[in-house]
Amino acid sequence: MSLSAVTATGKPARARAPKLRSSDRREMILRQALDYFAANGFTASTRDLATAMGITQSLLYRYFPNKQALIEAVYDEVTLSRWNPFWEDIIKDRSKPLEVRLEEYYLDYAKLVLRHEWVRILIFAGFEKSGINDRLFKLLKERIFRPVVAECIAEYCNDAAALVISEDLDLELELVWGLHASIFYIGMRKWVYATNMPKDVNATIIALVSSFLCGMKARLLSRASNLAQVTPPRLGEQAH
Amino acid sequence: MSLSAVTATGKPARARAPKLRSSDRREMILRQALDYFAANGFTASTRDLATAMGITQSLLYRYFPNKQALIEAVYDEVTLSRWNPFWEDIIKDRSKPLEVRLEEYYLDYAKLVLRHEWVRILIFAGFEKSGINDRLFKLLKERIFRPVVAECIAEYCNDAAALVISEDLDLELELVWGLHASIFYIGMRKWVYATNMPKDVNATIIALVSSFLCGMKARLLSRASNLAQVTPPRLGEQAH
DNA sequence: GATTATTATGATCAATTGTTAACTATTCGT
DNA sequence: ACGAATAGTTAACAATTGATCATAATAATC
Repeated sequence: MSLSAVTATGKPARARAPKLRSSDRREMILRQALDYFAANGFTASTRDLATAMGITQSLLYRYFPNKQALIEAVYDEVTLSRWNPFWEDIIKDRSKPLEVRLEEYYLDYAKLVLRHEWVRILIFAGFEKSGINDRLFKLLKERIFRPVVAECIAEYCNDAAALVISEDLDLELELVWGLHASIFYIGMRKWVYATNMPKDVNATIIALVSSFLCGMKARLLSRASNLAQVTPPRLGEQAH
Repeated sequence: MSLSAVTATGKPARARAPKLRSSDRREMILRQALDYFAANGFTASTRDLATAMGITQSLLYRYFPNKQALIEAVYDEVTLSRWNPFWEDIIKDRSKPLEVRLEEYYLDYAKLVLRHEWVRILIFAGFEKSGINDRLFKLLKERIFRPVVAECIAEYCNDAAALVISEDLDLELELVWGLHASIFYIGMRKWVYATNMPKDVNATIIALVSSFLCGMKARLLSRASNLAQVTPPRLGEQAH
Protein backbone atom coordinates (compact mmCIF):
# COMPACT_ATOMS: atom_id res chain seq x y z
CA MET A 1 0.00 0.00 0.00
CA SER A 2 2.84 2.37 0.72
CA LEU A 3 4.03 1.78 -2.81
CA SER A 4 0.81 2.90 -4.46
CA ALA A 5 1.23 5.90 -6.72
CA VAL A 6 -2.29 7.04 -6.04
CA THR A 7 -4.29 6.92 -2.85
CA ALA A 8 -7.48 4.96 -2.51
CA THR A 9 -9.46 8.06 -3.26
CA GLY A 10 -7.56 8.63 -6.49
CA LYS A 11 -5.81 11.69 -5.11
CA PRO A 12 -2.74 13.19 -6.79
CA ALA A 13 -0.22 11.11 -4.87
CA ARG A 14 3.15 12.45 -3.79
CA ALA A 15 6.18 10.62 -2.47
CA ARG A 16 6.56 11.03 1.25
CA ALA A 17 9.18 13.61 2.03
CA PRO A 18 12.47 12.03 3.15
CA LYS A 19 13.29 12.24 6.82
CA LEU A 20 15.93 14.88 7.39
CA ARG A 21 17.82 16.04 10.42
CA SER A 22 15.83 18.76 12.11
CA SER A 23 18.42 21.45 11.39
CA ASP A 24 18.70 20.46 7.73
CA ARG A 25 14.97 20.54 7.21
CA ARG A 26 14.73 23.92 8.83
CA GLU A 27 17.45 25.28 6.64
CA MET A 28 15.81 23.81 3.57
CA ILE A 29 12.45 25.32 4.44
CA LEU A 30 14.04 28.69 5.05
CA ARG A 31 15.90 28.68 1.76
CA GLN A 32 12.91 27.59 -0.28
CA ALA A 33 10.54 29.92 1.53
CA LEU A 34 12.91 32.74 0.67
CA ASP A 35 12.66 31.95 -3.04
CA TYR A 36 8.94 31.36 -2.91
CA PHE A 37 8.09 34.51 -0.99
CA ALA A 38 10.41 36.56 -3.16
CA ALA A 39 8.56 35.27 -6.20
CA ASN A 40 5.01 35.33 -4.85
CA GLY A 41 4.97 37.82 -2.01
CA PHE A 42 4.44 37.26 1.68
CA THR A 43 0.74 36.84 1.07
CA ALA A 44 1.35 33.53 -0.71
CA SER A 45 -0.40 30.71 1.13
CA THR A 46 1.48 28.28 3.32
CA ARG A 47 -0.19 25.42 1.44
CA ASP A 48 1.18 26.45 -1.94
CA LEU A 49 4.53 27.10 -0.34
CA ALA A 50 4.63 23.62 1.20
CA THR A 51 3.53 21.98 -2.04
CA ALA A 52 6.27 23.83 -3.93
CA MET A 53 8.89 22.34 -1.66
CA GLY A 54 7.39 18.87 -1.59
CA ILE A 55 6.26 18.68 2.01
CA THR A 56 2.94 19.02 3.74
CA GLN A 57 1.76 22.33 5.00
CA SER A 58 1.52 21.23 8.60
CA LEU A 59 5.19 20.33 8.63
CA LEU A 60 6.04 24.01 8.41
CA TYR A 61 4.56 24.43 11.87
CA ARG A 62 7.04 21.97 13.33
CA TYR A 63 9.84 24.37 12.47
CA PHE A 64 8.21 27.76 12.73
CA PRO A 65 5.51 28.60 15.28
CA ASN A 66 3.50 30.50 12.69
CA LYS A 67 3.65 32.10 9.29
CA GLN A 68 4.81 35.45 10.61
CA ALA A 69 7.84 33.85 12.27
CA LEU A 70 8.78 32.21 8.98
CA ILE A 71 8.45 35.52 7.19
CA GLU A 72 10.68 37.23 9.70
CA ALA A 73 13.26 34.48 9.46
CA VAL A 74 13.27 34.93 5.69
CA TYR A 75 13.65 38.67 6.02
CA ASP A 76 16.56 38.31 8.43
CA GLU A 77 18.22 35.80 6.15
CA VAL A 78 18.05 38.24 3.25
CA THR A 79 19.15 41.37 5.04
CA LEU A 80 21.69 39.96 7.47
CA SER A 81 23.43 37.25 5.52
CA ARG A 82 23.67 39.09 2.24
CA TRP A 83 25.34 42.17 3.65
CA ASN A 84 29.01 42.22 2.81
CA PRO A 85 31.00 43.59 5.77
CA PHE A 86 33.95 44.36 3.51
CA TRP A 87 32.13 46.98 1.48
CA GLU A 88 33.13 49.59 4.01
CA ASP A 89 36.77 48.59 3.62
CA ILE A 90 36.60 48.84 -0.15
CA ILE A 91 35.28 52.37 0.08
CA LYS A 92 37.88 53.49 2.61
CA ASP A 93 40.91 51.89 0.96
CA ARG A 94 42.83 54.96 -0.13
CA SER A 95 45.49 52.95 -1.91
CA LYS A 96 43.17 53.01 -4.91
CA PRO A 97 41.62 56.00 -6.68
CA LEU A 98 38.20 56.96 -5.32
CA GLU A 99 36.46 56.31 -8.62
CA VAL A 100 37.83 52.76 -8.75
CA ARG A 101 36.68 52.07 -5.21
CA LEU A 102 33.17 53.30 -5.89
CA GLU A 103 32.97 51.31 -9.09
CA GLU A 104 34.09 48.23 -7.21
CA TYR A 105 31.51 48.66 -4.47
CA TYR A 106 28.58 49.57 -6.70
CA LEU A 107 29.32 46.83 -9.21
CA ASP A 108 29.19 44.40 -6.30
CA TYR A 109 26.06 45.93 -4.82
CA ALA A 110 24.46 45.75 -8.26
CA LYS A 111 24.98 42.00 -8.23
CA LEU A 112 22.79 41.86 -5.14
CA VAL A 113 20.21 44.12 -6.67
CA LEU A 114 20.00 42.00 -9.78
CA ARG A 115 18.97 38.95 -7.71
CA HIS A 116 15.25 38.99 -7.25
CA GLU A 117 15.23 38.29 -3.53
CA TRP A 118 16.97 41.49 -2.47
CA VAL A 119 14.72 43.95 -4.23
CA ARG A 120 11.46 42.10 -3.76
CA ILE A 121 11.84 40.95 -0.17
CA LEU A 122 12.92 44.41 0.88
CA ILE A 123 9.90 46.03 -0.69
CA PHE A 124 7.49 43.33 0.47
CA ALA A 125 8.83 43.80 3.97
CA GLY A 126 8.43 47.55 3.76
CA PHE A 127 4.83 47.17 2.74
CA GLU A 128 4.13 44.54 5.35
CA LYS A 129 5.65 46.16 8.39
CA SER A 130 6.63 49.79 8.30
CA GLY A 131 9.92 50.38 10.07
CA ILE A 132 11.22 46.86 9.59
CA ASN A 133 13.93 48.15 7.26
CA ASP A 134 15.17 50.79 9.67
CA ARG A 135 18.10 48.72 10.85
CA LEU A 136 19.18 48.05 7.27
CA PHE A 137 18.97 51.70 6.30
CA LYS A 138 20.92 52.72 9.36
CA LEU A 139 23.61 50.26 8.27
CA LEU A 140 23.58 51.68 4.75
CA LYS A 141 23.85 55.23 5.99
CA GLU A 142 26.60 54.65 8.52
CA ARG A 143 28.67 52.08 6.63
CA ILE A 144 28.25 53.28 3.06
CA PHE A 145 26.74 56.72 2.57
CA ARG A 146 28.70 58.56 5.24
CA PRO A 147 32.04 56.98 4.28
CA VAL A 148 31.41 57.80 0.63
CA VAL A 149 30.80 61.45 1.46
CA ALA A 150 33.87 61.49 3.71
CA GLU A 151 36.04 60.06 0.94
CA CYS A 152 34.74 62.61 -1.53
CA ILE A 153 35.54 65.41 0.84
CA ALA A 154 39.01 64.02 1.45
CA GLU A 155 39.49 63.86 -2.29
CA TYR A 156 38.25 67.27 -3.30
CA CYS A 157 38.64 69.58 -0.26
CA ASN A 158 41.55 70.81 1.75
CA ASP A 159 41.48 70.25 5.50
CA ALA A 160 40.21 73.71 6.39
CA ALA A 161 37.28 73.56 3.98
CA ALA A 162 36.55 69.95 4.95
CA LEU A 163 36.16 70.94 8.58
CA VAL A 164 33.55 73.59 7.88
CA ILE A 165 31.70 71.69 5.18
CA SER A 166 31.42 68.62 7.38
CA GLU A 167 29.05 70.47 9.66
CA ASP A 168 26.25 70.24 7.13
CA LEU A 169 26.31 67.29 4.76
CA ASP A 170 22.61 66.84 4.15
CA LEU A 171 22.68 67.51 0.44
CA GLU A 172 25.92 65.61 -0.10
CA LEU A 173 24.31 62.63 1.59
CA GLU A 174 21.29 63.07 -0.63
CA LEU A 175 23.51 62.81 -3.69
CA VAL A 176 24.71 59.45 -2.38
CA TRP A 177 21.11 58.41 -1.74
CA GLY A 178 20.57 59.34 -5.37
CA LEU A 179 23.38 57.11 -6.60
CA HIS A 180 22.11 54.28 -4.42
CA ALA A 181 18.63 54.82 -5.80
CA SER A 182 19.89 54.74 -9.39
CA ILE A 183 21.43 51.32 -8.85
CA PHE A 184 18.54 49.93 -6.84
CA TYR A 185 16.09 51.11 -9.47
CA ILE A 186 17.83 48.93 -12.03
CA GLY A 187 16.79 46.01 -9.88
CA MET A 188 13.27 47.37 -9.70
CA ARG A 189 13.05 47.61 -13.46
CA LYS A 190 13.91 43.94 -13.59
CA TRP A 191 12.12 42.48 -10.58
CA VAL A 192 9.17 44.76 -9.96
CA TYR A 193 8.23 46.30 -13.28
CA ALA A 194 9.64 43.63 -15.59
CA THR A 195 10.41 46.40 -18.04
CA ASN A 196 13.44 47.14 -20.20
CA MET A 197 16.87 46.91 -18.63
CA PRO A 198 20.10 48.71 -19.48
CA LYS A 199 21.80 47.11 -22.46
CA ASP A 200 25.02 46.90 -20.48
CA VAL A 201 24.50 46.96 -16.72
CA ASN A 202 28.16 47.26 -15.78
CA ALA A 203 28.79 50.09 -18.21
CA THR A 204 25.72 51.81 -16.76
CA ILE A 205 27.01 51.48 -13.20
CA ILE A 206 30.35 52.92 -14.22
CA ALA A 207 28.70 55.83 -16.02
CA LEU A 208 26.50 56.51 -12.97
CA VAL A 209 29.49 56.51 -10.63
CA SER A 210 31.41 58.80 -12.93
CA SER A 211 28.49 61.19 -13.22
CA PHE A 212 27.97 61.12 -9.46
CA LEU A 213 31.59 62.02 -8.77
CA CYS A 214 31.41 64.82 -11.30
CA GLY A 215 28.39 66.32 -9.58
CA MET A 216 29.77 65.81 -6.09
CA LYS A 217 33.10 67.38 -7.02
CA ALA A 218 31.41 70.42 -8.52
CA ARG A 219 29.26 70.83 -5.43
CA LEU A 220 32.12 70.50 -2.96
CA LEU A 221 34.40 72.84 -4.89
CA SER A 222 31.62 75.36 -5.14
CA ARG A 223 30.96 75.19 -1.41
CA ALA A 224 34.66 75.50 -0.64
CA SER A 225 35.07 78.56 -2.84
CA ASN A 226 31.99 80.19 -1.34
CA LEU A 227 33.51 79.58 2.06
CA ALA A 228 36.74 81.29 1.14
CA GLN A 229 34.84 84.39 0.10
CA VAL A 230 32.52 84.41 3.08
CA THR A 231 35.09 83.72 5.76
CA PRO A 232 36.60 87.25 6.15
CA PRO A 233 33.46 89.12 7.32
CA ARG A 234 32.95 86.33 9.85
CA LEU A 235 34.50 88.56 12.53
CA GLY A 236 31.82 91.20 12.12
CA GLU A 237 28.82 88.92 12.60
CA GLN A 238 26.45 91.87 12.20
CA ALA A 239 23.53 90.81 10.00
CA HIS A 240 22.05 87.44 10.97
CA MET B 1 -37.61 50.94 13.28
CA SER B 2 -35.60 52.57 10.58
CA LEU B 3 -34.43 55.10 13.14
CA SER B 4 -32.99 52.57 15.54
CA ALA B 5 -29.30 53.04 16.13
CA VAL B 6 -28.82 49.35 16.78
CA THR B 7 -30.46 46.39 15.11
CA ALA B 8 -32.62 43.91 16.98
CA THR B 9 -29.61 41.60 17.34
CA GLY B 10 -27.54 44.36 18.90
CA LYS B 11 -25.25 44.61 15.91
CA PRO B 12 -22.89 47.57 15.39
CA ALA B 13 -25.45 49.58 13.44
CA ARG B 14 -24.56 51.82 10.55
CA ALA B 15 -26.64 54.46 8.80
CA ARG B 16 -27.90 53.25 5.49
CA ALA B 17 -25.81 54.70 2.70
CA PRO B 18 -27.56 57.56 0.91
CA LYS B 19 -28.93 56.83 -2.52
CA LEU B 20 -26.66 58.37 -5.12
CA ARG B 21 -26.82 58.70 -8.87
CA SER B 22 -25.18 55.69 -10.40
CA SER B 23 -22.32 57.68 -11.91
CA ASP B 24 -21.66 59.55 -8.65
CA ARG B 25 -21.55 56.36 -6.63
CA ARG B 26 -19.18 54.80 -9.09
CA GLU B 27 -16.87 57.76 -8.96
CA MET B 28 -16.98 57.78 -5.17
CA ILE B 29 -16.15 54.09 -4.99
CA LEU B 30 -13.28 54.54 -7.41
CA ARG B 31 -11.80 57.45 -5.50
CA GLN B 32 -12.06 55.78 -2.13
CA ALA B 33 -10.83 52.46 -3.44
CA LEU B 34 -7.79 54.27 -4.78
CA ASP B 35 -6.92 55.59 -1.34
CA TYR B 36 -7.70 52.34 0.38
CA PHE B 37 -5.73 50.15 -1.99
CA ALA B 38 -2.82 52.59 -1.94
CA ALA B 39 -2.78 52.34 1.84
CA ASN B 40 -3.48 48.63 2.23
CA GLY B 41 -2.46 46.97 -1.00
CA PHE B 42 -4.57 45.24 -3.60
CA THR B 43 -4.87 42.21 -1.34
CA ALA B 44 -7.07 44.17 1.06
CA SER B 45 -10.47 42.55 1.34
CA THR B 46 -13.52 43.98 -0.38
CA ARG B 47 -15.37 43.84 2.93
CA ASP B 48 -12.91 46.09 4.74
CA LEU B 49 -12.85 48.36 1.73
CA ALA B 50 -16.64 48.67 1.70
CA THR B 51 -16.79 49.26 5.44
CA ALA B 52 -14.20 52.01 5.13
CA MET B 53 -16.38 53.85 2.67
CA GLY B 54 -19.61 53.24 4.54
CA ILE B 55 -21.37 50.92 2.14
CA THR B 56 -21.96 47.20 2.02
CA GLN B 57 -19.60 44.87 0.25
CA SER B 58 -22.20 43.61 -2.17
CA LEU B 59 -22.78 47.12 -3.45
CA LEU B 60 -19.32 47.10 -4.97
CA TYR B 61 -20.47 44.40 -7.33
CA ARG B 62 -23.19 46.61 -8.73
CA TYR B 63 -20.54 48.93 -10.11
CA PHE B 64 -17.66 46.63 -10.85
CA PRO B 65 -18.11 43.04 -12.10
CA ASN B 66 -15.37 41.78 -9.79
CA LYS B 67 -12.47 42.84 -7.64
CA GLN B 68 -9.97 42.66 -10.46
CA ALA B 69 -11.97 45.12 -12.55
CA LEU B 70 -12.01 47.56 -9.65
CA ILE B 71 -8.27 47.20 -9.24
CA GLU B 72 -7.68 47.90 -12.91
CA ALA B 73 -9.95 50.93 -12.81
CA VAL B 74 -7.94 52.23 -9.87
CA TYR B 75 -4.67 51.62 -11.67
CA ASP B 76 -5.88 53.43 -14.78
CA GLU B 77 -7.11 56.33 -12.69
CA VAL B 78 -3.68 56.72 -11.11
CA THR B 79 -1.54 56.36 -14.19
CA LEU B 80 -3.72 58.08 -16.77
CA SER B 81 -5.24 60.98 -14.91
CA ARG B 82 -2.17 61.99 -12.98
CA TRP B 83 0.10 62.28 -15.98
CA ASN B 84 0.69 65.90 -16.85
CA PRO B 85 0.77 66.33 -20.65
CA PHE B 86 2.57 69.66 -20.31
CA TRP B 87 5.70 68.15 -18.81
CA GLU B 88 7.04 67.56 -22.28
CA ASP B 89 6.49 71.21 -23.14
CA ILE B 90 8.31 72.40 -20.04
CA ILE B 91 11.32 70.33 -20.97
CA LYS B 92 11.39 71.51 -24.57
CA ASP B 93 10.81 75.20 -23.91
CA ARG B 94 14.15 76.65 -24.95
CA SER B 95 13.22 80.15 -23.87
CA LYS B 96 14.44 79.15 -20.42
CA PRO B 97 17.82 77.71 -19.38
CA LEU B 98 17.93 73.92 -19.39
CA GLU B 99 18.66 73.71 -15.69
CA VAL B 100 15.57 75.77 -14.88
CA ARG B 101 13.39 73.59 -17.07
CA LEU B 102 14.60 70.40 -15.45
CA GLU B 103 14.15 71.84 -11.99
CA GLU B 104 10.63 72.84 -12.89
CA TYR B 105 9.73 69.41 -14.23
CA TYR B 106 11.34 67.38 -11.46
CA LEU B 107 9.96 69.57 -8.71
CA ASP B 108 6.53 68.92 -10.16
CA TYR B 109 7.13 65.22 -10.62
CA ALA B 110 8.35 65.08 -7.04
CA LYS B 111 4.96 66.36 -5.90
CA LEU B 112 3.42 63.29 -7.51
CA VAL B 113 5.98 61.01 -5.95
CA LEU B 114 5.38 62.45 -2.51
CA ARG B 115 1.70 61.45 -2.67
CA HIS B 116 1.34 57.90 -1.49
CA GLU B 117 -0.86 56.67 -4.30
CA TRP B 118 1.65 57.14 -7.10
CA VAL B 119 4.52 55.20 -5.57
CA ARG B 120 2.48 52.50 -3.90
CA ILE B 121 -0.07 51.81 -6.61
CA LEU B 122 2.68 51.60 -9.22
CA ILE B 123 4.65 49.09 -7.21
CA PHE B 124 1.60 47.10 -6.15
CA ALA B 125 0.60 46.91 -9.79
CA GLY B 126 4.06 45.78 -10.83
CA PHE B 127 3.95 42.98 -8.30
CA GLU B 128 0.42 41.99 -9.21
CA LYS B 129 0.69 41.87 -12.97
CA SER B 130 4.07 41.99 -14.63
CA GLY B 131 4.00 44.17 -17.72
CA ILE B 132 1.09 46.31 -16.59
CA ASN B 133 3.38 49.33 -16.29
CA ASP B 134 4.81 48.97 -19.78
CA ARG B 135 2.60 51.66 -21.25
CA LEU B 136 3.56 54.11 -18.51
CA PHE B 137 7.26 53.46 -18.94
CA LYS B 138 6.99 53.87 -22.67
CA LEU B 139 5.36 57.24 -22.01
CA LEU B 140 8.14 58.18 -19.61
CA LYS B 141 10.83 57.19 -22.03
CA GLU B 142 9.39 58.90 -25.10
CA ARG B 143 7.97 62.02 -23.48
CA ILE B 144 10.54 62.67 -20.77
CA PHE B 145 13.78 60.72 -20.99
CA ARG B 146 14.42 61.11 -24.70
CA PRO B 147 13.55 64.83 -24.74
CA VAL B 148 15.82 65.42 -21.75
CA VAL B 149 18.72 63.75 -23.52
CA ALA B 150 17.95 65.68 -26.70
CA GLU B 151 17.95 68.99 -24.82
CA CYS B 152 21.23 68.14 -23.13
CA ILE B 153 22.81 67.38 -26.47
CA ALA B 154 21.47 70.61 -27.94
CA GLU B 155 22.93 72.44 -24.98
CA TYR B 156 26.40 70.93 -24.86
CA CYS B 157 27.21 69.64 -28.37
CA ASN B 158 27.63 71.31 -31.72
CA ASP B 159 25.52 69.98 -34.58
CA ALA B 160 28.19 67.72 -36.04
CA ALA B 161 28.93 66.01 -32.75
CA ALA B 162 25.21 65.78 -31.94
CA LEU B 163 24.55 63.89 -35.14
CA VAL B 164 27.12 61.20 -34.42
CA ILE B 165 26.46 60.93 -30.71
CA SER B 166 22.72 60.56 -31.26
CA GLU B 167 23.31 57.19 -32.85
CA ASP B 168 24.05 55.62 -29.47
CA LEU B 169 22.38 57.19 -26.48
CA ASP B 170 22.04 54.15 -24.23
CA LEU B 171 24.21 55.45 -21.43
CA GLU B 172 22.90 58.99 -21.66
CA LEU B 173 19.41 57.59 -21.30
CA GLU B 174 20.59 55.57 -18.32
CA LEU B 175 21.77 58.75 -16.64
CA VAL B 176 18.25 60.10 -17.01
CA TRP B 177 16.84 56.85 -15.63
CA GLY B 178 19.19 57.48 -12.74
CA LEU B 179 17.85 60.96 -12.09
CA HIS B 180 14.31 59.66 -12.33
CA ALA B 181 15.19 56.89 -9.90
CA SER B 182 16.71 59.34 -7.44
CA ILE B 183 13.47 61.31 -7.28
CA PHE B 184 11.21 58.27 -7.21
CA TYR B 185 13.26 56.75 -4.43
CA ILE B 186 12.48 59.75 -2.25
CA GLY B 187 8.88 58.67 -2.52
CA MET B 188 9.86 55.11 -1.67
CA ARG B 189 11.66 56.25 1.44
CA LYS B 190 8.44 57.89 2.53
CA TRP B 191 5.76 55.49 1.32
CA VAL B 192 7.41 52.11 1.24
CA TYR B 193 10.15 52.12 3.82
CA ALA B 194 8.80 54.84 6.10
CA THR B 195 12.39 55.78 6.80
CA ASN B 196 14.13 59.15 7.03
CA MET B 197 13.44 61.73 4.37
CA PRO B 198 15.57 64.57 3.03
CA LYS B 199 15.46 67.54 5.37
CA ASP B 200 14.60 69.78 2.43
CA VAL B 201 13.03 67.94 -0.48
CA ASN B 202 13.09 70.84 -2.93
CA ALA B 203 16.72 71.65 -2.22
CA THR B 204 17.49 67.97 -2.75
CA ILE B 205 15.74 67.90 -6.12
CA ILE B 206 17.65 70.98 -7.22
CA ALA B 207 20.95 69.48 -6.08
CA LEU B 208 20.17 66.25 -7.93
CA VAL B 209 19.32 68.09 -11.14
CA SER B 210 22.47 70.16 -10.88
CA SER B 211 24.59 67.07 -10.28
CA PHE B 212 22.92 65.27 -13.16
CA LEU B 213 23.63 68.10 -15.60
CA CYS B 214 27.20 68.22 -14.43
CA GLY B 215 27.68 64.53 -15.12
CA MET B 216 25.81 64.62 -18.40
CA LYS B 217 27.79 67.62 -19.62
CA ALA B 218 31.09 65.95 -18.78
CA ARG B 219 30.04 62.80 -20.58
CA LEU B 220 28.85 64.56 -23.72
CA LEU B 221 31.91 66.81 -23.92
CA SER B 222 34.14 63.82 -23.46
CA ARG B 223 32.38 61.88 -26.20
CA ALA B 224 32.52 64.89 -28.53
CA SER B 225 36.22 65.39 -27.99
CA ASN B 226 36.90 61.69 -28.53
CA LEU B 227 34.98 61.98 -31.77
CA ALA B 228 37.09 64.88 -32.97
CA GLN B 229 40.23 62.83 -32.44
CA VAL B 230 38.87 59.66 -34.00
CA THR B 231 37.23 61.27 -37.01
CA PRO B 232 40.33 61.72 -39.22
CA PRO B 233 41.34 58.01 -39.58
CA ARG B 234 37.72 57.33 -40.44
CA LEU B 235 38.66 57.28 -44.13
CA GLY B 236 40.97 54.35 -43.63
CA GLU B 237 38.47 52.03 -41.94
CA GLN B 238 41.11 49.30 -41.76
CA ALA B 239 40.76 47.50 -38.38
CA HIS B 240 37.19 46.49 -37.55
C1' DG C 1 -50.17 59.83 -3.35
C1' DA C 2 -49.72 55.48 -5.78
C1' DT C 3 -46.66 53.32 -9.18
C1' DT C 4 -42.37 52.35 -10.96
C1' DA C 5 -37.50 52.39 -11.50
C1' DT C 6 -33.32 52.44 -9.17
C1' DT C 7 -30.17 51.75 -5.43
C1' DA C 8 -28.60 49.61 -1.22
C1' DT C 9 -28.77 45.62 2.03
C1' DG C 10 -28.60 40.94 4.28
C1' DA C 11 -28.04 36.34 4.07
C1' DT C 12 -25.59 32.93 2.13
C1' DC C 13 -22.27 29.96 -0.86
C1' DA C 14 -18.10 27.73 -1.93
C1' DA C 15 -13.26 28.23 -1.80
C1' DT C 16 -9.21 29.41 0.69
C1' DT C 17 -6.79 30.78 4.65
C1' DG C 18 -3.69 29.90 9.15
C1' DT C 19 -3.46 26.72 12.74
C1' DT C 20 -3.93 22.51 15.68
C1' DA C 21 -3.91 17.75 17.00
C1' DA C 22 -4.15 12.90 16.57
C1' DC C 23 -2.01 9.59 13.83
C1' DT C 24 1.64 7.11 10.93
C1' DA C 25 6.15 6.22 9.04
C1' DT C 26 11.08 6.15 9.55
C1' DT C 27 15.48 6.13 11.88
C1' DC C 28 18.68 5.03 15.53
C1' DG C 29 20.51 3.01 19.73
C1' DT C 30 20.63 -1.15 22.04
C1' DA D 1 15.06 -7.39 16.14
C1' DC D 2 12.80 -4.36 19.16
C1' DG D 3 11.34 -0.02 21.11
C1' DA D 4 11.93 4.77 21.81
C1' DA D 5 12.64 9.06 19.61
C1' DT D 6 12.05 11.80 15.80
C1' DA D 7 10.02 13.37 11.38
C1' DG D 8 6.13 13.67 8.39
C1' DT D 9 1.06 13.19 7.15
C1' DT D 10 -4.00 13.33 7.34
C1' DA D 11 -7.98 15.47 8.74
C1' DA D 12 -10.31 18.85 10.55
C1' DC D 13 -11.37 23.65 12.81
C1' DA D 14 -12.82 28.38 12.59
C1' DA D 15 -12.17 32.65 10.21
C1' DT D 16 -11.93 35.12 6.00
C1' DT D 17 -12.31 35.55 1.24
C1' DG D 18 -14.77 36.86 -3.51
C1' DA D 19 -19.13 36.49 -5.35
C1' DT D 20 -24.48 35.97 -5.92
C1' DC D 21 -29.36 36.99 -5.42
C1' DA D 22 -33.65 37.80 -3.41
C1' DT D 23 -35.45 41.56 -0.80
C1' DA D 24 -35.97 46.09 1.37
C1' DA D 25 -35.51 51.11 1.12
C1' DT D 26 -35.48 55.22 -1.44
C1' DA D 27 -36.10 58.51 -5.24
C1' DA D 28 -38.46 59.76 -9.57
C1' DT D 29 -42.63 59.82 -12.46
C1' DC D 30 -47.22 60.34 -13.35
